[in-house]
Formats: sequence, C-alpha cells, structure tokens
Amino acid sequence: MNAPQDVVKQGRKYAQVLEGAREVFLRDGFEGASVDDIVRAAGVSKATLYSYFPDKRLLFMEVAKCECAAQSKGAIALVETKGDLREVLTLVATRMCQFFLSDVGMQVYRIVVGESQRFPELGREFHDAGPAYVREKLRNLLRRGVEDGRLKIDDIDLAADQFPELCKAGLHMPIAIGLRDKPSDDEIDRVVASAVDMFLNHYEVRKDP
Amino acid sequence: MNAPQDVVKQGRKYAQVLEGAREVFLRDGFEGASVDDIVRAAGVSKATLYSYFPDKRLLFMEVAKCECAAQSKGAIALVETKGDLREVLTLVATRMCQFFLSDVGMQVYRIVVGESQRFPELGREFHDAGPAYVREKLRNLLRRGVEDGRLKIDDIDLAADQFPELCKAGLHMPIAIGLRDKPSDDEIDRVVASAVDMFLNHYEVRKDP
DNA sequence: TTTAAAGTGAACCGAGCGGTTTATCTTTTT
DNA sequence: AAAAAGATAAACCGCTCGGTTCACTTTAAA
Repeated sequence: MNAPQDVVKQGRKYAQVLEGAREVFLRDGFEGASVDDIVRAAGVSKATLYSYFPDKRLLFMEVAKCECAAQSKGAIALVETKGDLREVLTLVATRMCQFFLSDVGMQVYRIVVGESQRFPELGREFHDAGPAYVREKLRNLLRRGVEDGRLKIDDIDLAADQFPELCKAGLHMPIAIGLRDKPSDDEIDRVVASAVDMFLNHYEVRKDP
Repeated sequence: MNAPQDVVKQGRKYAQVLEGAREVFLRDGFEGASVDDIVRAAGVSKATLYSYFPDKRLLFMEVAKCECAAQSKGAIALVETKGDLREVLTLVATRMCQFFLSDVGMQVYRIVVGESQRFPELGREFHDAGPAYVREKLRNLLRRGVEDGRLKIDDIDLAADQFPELCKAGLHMPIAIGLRDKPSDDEIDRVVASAVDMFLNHYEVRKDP
C-alpha cells in the first residue's frame, strides 16, 4: 500500500489543531479563547496552526461548521421511521432535545448567538446545518401526514416551526443564560409528551364520529 | 423649593454616562464596546466614567439591569385586563412578541446569552426582570382561568412556559442569529393567532355538549 | 467672592492580543 | 544518505484595551 491517505497528506497535525480549537472554543467562546490557549491545548506550535488557517476567524468557522454538521446527522434517520405518528413525533422530539439542550449543543448556540454580528456567515452556516435541516425533515413528515389524511394543517411551515419550539418550553432559555444545567431524560420526556399532546390535539383529524 | 433633587446630587453626569453606555453596548455588545467609545458617546471624560463605575463590567451590568426592568413594565397591565380569555391572551402575546423580537429586545438577549458565562449574575438579573416576570403574570392568568372552569390545565407551570414559546415560533431564532430582521406586525399577528388557537384548543374546556 | 466638589483632557501604563519571523529540528520521500 | 517538506520554540511586532494619574477648568453652593 503506497497510498495511505493521500489527500490529507499535507499536514500531519491538521486534526490535532482542529480538535484543540474545538475544545477551547467550546469552553471559552470566540473572544475568550486565545490562540495561545488553542495551541497549547492542541499540543502544536503557533506557526503550525497558522500554516493551516490564515486567521483565528477562519479556524473558528471551521470548528463551528464541523460541529453543526456532525450533530445534526443524528436526527436524520429517525424522521424516516414508519409507524404511529405520535410515536415518531415523540422519538424525533426527544432526539432533538437531547442534542440542542446538551452541553455542546447549547455552547454552540451561545457562541453563534453571541458572535453572529461579528460573523455574518456564521448564523447561516449554523442554521442550515442544524435547525433548518431538521425543520425540512419535519415538514416532510407533516406533509405526509396531511396527504394520508391523518393531519389537517393549513400552514405546514408554521407548524414545523411550532413543534420544536414547544419541545423546548421552559428549558432552552434558562440553560442558555446559565441558570440551570441540562435537563434529565425524565424532564425532556415530560415536556416532549406535553408538546406532542398539544400539537396532535390541534392538528390531528378527529377520529371519533 | 430649596431641595431640587437632593439625592442624585453627587454627579451631574451619571445619567449621561449610563445613556452613552446603553447606546454603545446595545450596538456593539460587551466585548465590542470599548470604554473610549462609551466615553465619546456619552460626551464625558474617562475619569468621570470611572468615578461612577469601578469597572466596565459593573457599568454593563447596570445598563443591562435597567434595560430589562424598563422593558418588562410594558407587559404588566395587559395581563390584568378583564374580558374574553382569547382576547387577553392575544393581546399579551402580541405585546410580548413586539418587545422581545424588537431590535433592542433581541440585542439584549444576544448579549445576555453571549456573556452569561463571563457574568454569572447577568443571566439571573435578565431572567428575573424579563421572562420570569411575564411568566408569573401569565401563570396567574391561567390559574384564574382554571378556577373559573374555563381552562383545564394539569401543569400550569409548563403551560406558562409553552405559551410564550409558541408565540415566537419560527421568528426568534432566525432573528437572534442575524438571518432576518424583526417581523412586521402582520407576521406577529399570524404567529400569535395560531399560538392562541393551539393553546386554547388544548387547554380550554369544551363547551359543545 | 471664596471654596470645595465635580469634570476635563491627555498622557501614560502594563498586559494581552493576533500574527510573523527565524533559526533549528524531525519526518518523510526519493 | 540526501533532500525536501513539515513542525517547533521563542522572540518579536504593532496594536488595542482597561484603567490610572495629574494638572487644570468649570460648576455651584455658602
């Protein structure tokens, strides 16, 4: 084997740099993280870092992008699940919450919100890789429900926005502003169950004659 | 009258400093705002600023606190309104949205979220003066509805969290991360109407026999 | 009019930042 | 073994920032 990994040949420490940056950025935010911190965490020299990334912003963007992409993969397959609508919704909602209320998920959110003015592209990257992605899947699910006659929804876009919002009721904001830790599974289950109840109660076609 | 304003005697420029700080902090965030910028905006010397506030953090805290307190006053009286529950909820929701989706409201939110790690007390101040305050009023409204027999709610706390969340469906996040501007009144009306619909549909006791 | 407090402006300080350079060492390729 | 590419450590640069100092002027009360 004369071609181990070919493409990624240039730069043995690339992944190391990225991992160190991830660690420090997620811990300290963009402004809070100094390049020297990152270098130290990555176990790499400053010159090496700057040979991969032209500046701190680009490095940060790369970390943020990877983080978003990596995390939203987890929620894909679930939406395709066949079965009882209520069960699917519950499953999707639970998974959604477990991610974006997690420590990493919330930290990404904090940074994106806090730095979106300094990085106009950052908001878009985050949104497309995360919320918009899930929303798209959710819309498909709802549209299928409407076509099947199980749901009656005037504005599917709005409904697809309402559902995730309901799922984080009372949890997202307090965590975002540091008032409490991430919720237990039980807490998530409680909020999700009520969200699904309310959502279906409003949009599900009544079966009783 | 030999006592014009007595208490606030010490320091003629206090309000000036605070106003300048408000302007710059809300425009540039905490890290983005330099003390020299603030001094310039306030039309005051640096020494004067530091004679009032021991450091930048304290000045920022004061601005944030004032901003929260000032804004949440607007939503109080509405909840006390008598009349059709649907109308009251619609009114309250509209007012809520108009504030925290406004430019100032969102900017405060961005800063609080972005800086809550650096300022542990900041999140608490913001929450108590803003969201928690409104939530408390909302809970009272709902409790009254339950006692009147108009509503059937198992978990009032949860319901009081769900309602505001529903009202900002699809609006809050995109604005927070800089993807779009504040919504028009029509947009707010649309989302609020649907939120009230869904909420009452779930929690209102059915009248038809 | 005197006097004390409040405010000014500008220079200054030390620290930390992002980023560059250089001279040297290690690894890989040939 | 030689050469080319990658990585290193540390010094260094320019700049900005938060915060201080000081000699001086303005304000307002007595």
